Amino acid sequence: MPRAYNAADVERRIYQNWLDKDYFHAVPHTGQQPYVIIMPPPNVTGELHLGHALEKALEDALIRYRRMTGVPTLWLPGTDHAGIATQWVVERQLIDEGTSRHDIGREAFVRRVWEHVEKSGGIIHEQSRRLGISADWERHKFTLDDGPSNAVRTTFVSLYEKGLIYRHERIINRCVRCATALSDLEVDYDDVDGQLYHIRYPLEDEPDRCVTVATTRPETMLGDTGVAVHPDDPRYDGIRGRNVVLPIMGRVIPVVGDEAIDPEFGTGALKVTPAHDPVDFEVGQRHRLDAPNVIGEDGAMTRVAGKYAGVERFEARRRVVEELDSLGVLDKVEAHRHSVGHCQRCATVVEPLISMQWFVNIGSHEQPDSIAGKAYRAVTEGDIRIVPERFTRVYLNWLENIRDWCISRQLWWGHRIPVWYCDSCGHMTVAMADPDTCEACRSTGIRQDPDVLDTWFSSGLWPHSTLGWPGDTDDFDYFYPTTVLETGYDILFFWVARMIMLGIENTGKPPFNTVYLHGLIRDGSGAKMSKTRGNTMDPLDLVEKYGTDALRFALTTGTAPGNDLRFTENRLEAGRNYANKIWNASRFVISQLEGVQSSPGNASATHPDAPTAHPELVEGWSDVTPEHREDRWIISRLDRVTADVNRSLESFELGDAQQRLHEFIWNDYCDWYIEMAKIRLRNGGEPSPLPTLAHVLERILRLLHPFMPFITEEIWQTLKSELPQENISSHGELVEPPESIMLAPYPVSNGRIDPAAEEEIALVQQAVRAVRNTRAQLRIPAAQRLEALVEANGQRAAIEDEADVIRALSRIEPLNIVSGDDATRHSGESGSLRGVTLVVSPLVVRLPLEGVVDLDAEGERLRAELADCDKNLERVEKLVSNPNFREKARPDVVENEEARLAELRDRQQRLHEILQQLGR
RNA sequence: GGGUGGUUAGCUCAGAUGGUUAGAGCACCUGCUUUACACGCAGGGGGUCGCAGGUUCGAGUCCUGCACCGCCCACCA
Repeated sequence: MPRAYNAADVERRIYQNWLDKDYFHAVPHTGQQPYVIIMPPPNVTGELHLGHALEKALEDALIRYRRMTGVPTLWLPGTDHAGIATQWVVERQLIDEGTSRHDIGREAFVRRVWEHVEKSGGIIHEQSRRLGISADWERHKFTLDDGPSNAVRTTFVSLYEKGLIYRHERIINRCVRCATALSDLEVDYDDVDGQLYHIRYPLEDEPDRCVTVATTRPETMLGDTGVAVHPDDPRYDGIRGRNVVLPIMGRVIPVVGDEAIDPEFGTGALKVTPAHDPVDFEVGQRHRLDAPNVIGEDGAMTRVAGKYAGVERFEARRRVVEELDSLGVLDKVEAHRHSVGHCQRCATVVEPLISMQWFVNIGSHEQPDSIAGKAYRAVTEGDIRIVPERFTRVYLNWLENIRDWCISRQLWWGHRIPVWYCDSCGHMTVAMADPDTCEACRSTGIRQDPDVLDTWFSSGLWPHSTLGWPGDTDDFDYFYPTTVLETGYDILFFWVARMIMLGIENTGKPPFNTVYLHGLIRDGSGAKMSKTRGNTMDPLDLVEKYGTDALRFALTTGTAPGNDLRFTENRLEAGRNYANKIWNASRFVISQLEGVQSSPGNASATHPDAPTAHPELVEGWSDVTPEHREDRWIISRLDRVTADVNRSLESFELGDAQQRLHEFIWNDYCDWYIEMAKIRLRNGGEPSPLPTLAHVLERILRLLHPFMPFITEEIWQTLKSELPQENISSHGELVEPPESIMLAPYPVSNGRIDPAAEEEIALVQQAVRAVRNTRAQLRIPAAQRLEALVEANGQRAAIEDEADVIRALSRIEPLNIVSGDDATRHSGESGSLRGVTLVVSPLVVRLPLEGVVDLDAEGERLRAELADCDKNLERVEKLVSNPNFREKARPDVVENEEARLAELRDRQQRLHEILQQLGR
């Protein structure tokens, strides 16, 4: 093994090998429930960012874990055509070239987008591969592929035929920059500082009296068709039902009473512009007011706006205000902060206006057969579980207030709406296959609807459209419904909810069992990462610098599901250091194995059918039956961590699993077990620690593989070459070890918990720590050997067995062991040693440090320790003697406390005795 | 306005079903060319778990209220 681990080179080589061996490809077969994740399809022109890296790290870990447990897994990657986003990228290119999409026309434009997609569309998945993800690339799907496109059209036609898709004139949000309608979700509301303009509208029959309205958008007054006040507002008694004259326009409009009006706001009078405000639209409908569009789809005033026709909307605002002022009807202008909708894609202020659009009838969650109702029940009835659970409420609340979904977009890039209008009879032909004639009058004069569908309409079908639906395919049969949908909580409504709605509508089944939501990546100060802020980090740079495994560790360790993550470079350093640690520990273990090359013939002692293996290593793959206390201890610890990690993975607590594993590998295995093993190896102690050393390392690698796939594979392959080429399965027969760690079984706990070994080794560790601590505090150089006397006090066997370890790790020489208790004291053995006395109940360790510490100082230290002990003892005594506690606490808790009490009493007594001996 | 999350060591965060003396990484201090690793080893300091009540033998964990910070939703003209 090379001395240093070169992550980047190793990772590239290993990934290519995995691809060559075709390990990621899933084969449908019956018999076993598969584990399926459909990857959230990134935008085709998008670039890989840390959010993707997090998402893929989590999904890959889930998939690799299941694959190793022997479950058939499918992780299906894909790409989204991303209507507005992609169209805008290409439009910008055209602008740079001095032309526009309108100049070159629809056909040429779409061709141009395809060219762009073909050139740059694969980049994000090329980048993804660098992250080591084990997705089934052969099944990759693009939303505009024939299959998914067919699913889109099938869904549209079917929903239309069920009456769940309809075309209607409604007030919708329009982005004048993108030149398309937006759904409610695609509008971001931000508070902005604006003005509230108070305008006087004179009464028609009493021009000296006015109704003053307040508005933030005075230009819309050109389209006013009424004024509304609250029905009970006394200020407007006698005015309701009369008419006012709209300034500038001179139009006579009514004053109506409407419950929706808040008398507290402004003057209590609302100017009603039904075409340009959702509230006004509803008021207008209730009172049958006209709804003229005064602002056009291009953002300029329309002909209806009279002399302002053609003026851009914000310019119109300035000029209207000026004119109102000069007419003397501008009462006052106040500063006013209010929320304004912006286009999610380009941040342009959206314009609500009335237009003809296609909608999906979502219905209400209270109607059992509506789309909303079914999507609602899928979650309330537990068919779909959301992790973390708190997002369940968020999801349900959203459905409770849902409105119909505007799905038509005035774009050219996307799935064209499969509807044809007849020029002669006006009939709408909605069809799977492109028709030549009107289905009603057979006229050939038909035109297809120019609009395309909302991108989320096709992504909403993703779990079934990628598996071949509506075809009756093996993949669909076997892999649908999928298992886990993993994504960021920010697209819960956009995507997750839509998949649930459309999945159930199309297939009758919820598209997945579990929704696992991860949090957002933020920068070190908690700000959202974005290009405009300039606080982004390129995952590929990080991977080159620290390695993929380190990046994955940094993204997923110690985080809880659904929680945002403040990402800083020192997380990456920690990941890199961890990888380095594992590399070096493995290098040590493997170098030791190299010394005991397998020798033909002598393996039969351990297993009759293992002819080429070194007897001590035969068991390394599957199980060892440790005899030595240290081996029993590390195996016991291993089985505990194995159980914990499995449990955490089952419950999606990936951060927990990583933390637990990290702690075991670093502390138990590296800091203690390897150090203890070194001593046994050096001294030729029996039995050799090598089988256990190898066994635990091999299990560690497998346990860690889902999280850090590359370094574990690299080491595992080397380790494998040092271990026998046959593996004894738990059933006793020989099997070939798998080709790759990713095909090896995920470890399960063998239940080799050994409380005695754990206790005894813990005692040894405490004794070693106590001595080290003393050395550090008294500044005794590491090189200086110290003599010590240990009173074993009932632990003589363990202490004698571990004497070498204690000697080496605490640099004691010689180490004298006495039985302790009465025998010791009476024989005077201990009395000869004056210095520091350490109580590690039940052990007493005496260090002869006369001249280094004086008796006063030592007495002082011991009294402080005793005081601390007394304090704890008092608390525990109180607790244990409380009848309520004994009665109500769990038995194991009571047992623990009693053991603790006994230990504290032992310690207290020993401290007393030592102080007595000291004569203080 | 309605939801919802957070408030734990200097910083970033973990802390299933209430139960040892509250943990990790980083930072900090002191030693260390210990033959796997200085991307390391050993030792150490540092927290009234936001505030106030309550339930309980026992509360970081459960309940109520409050205070900040954040996020989501909503038709604040």
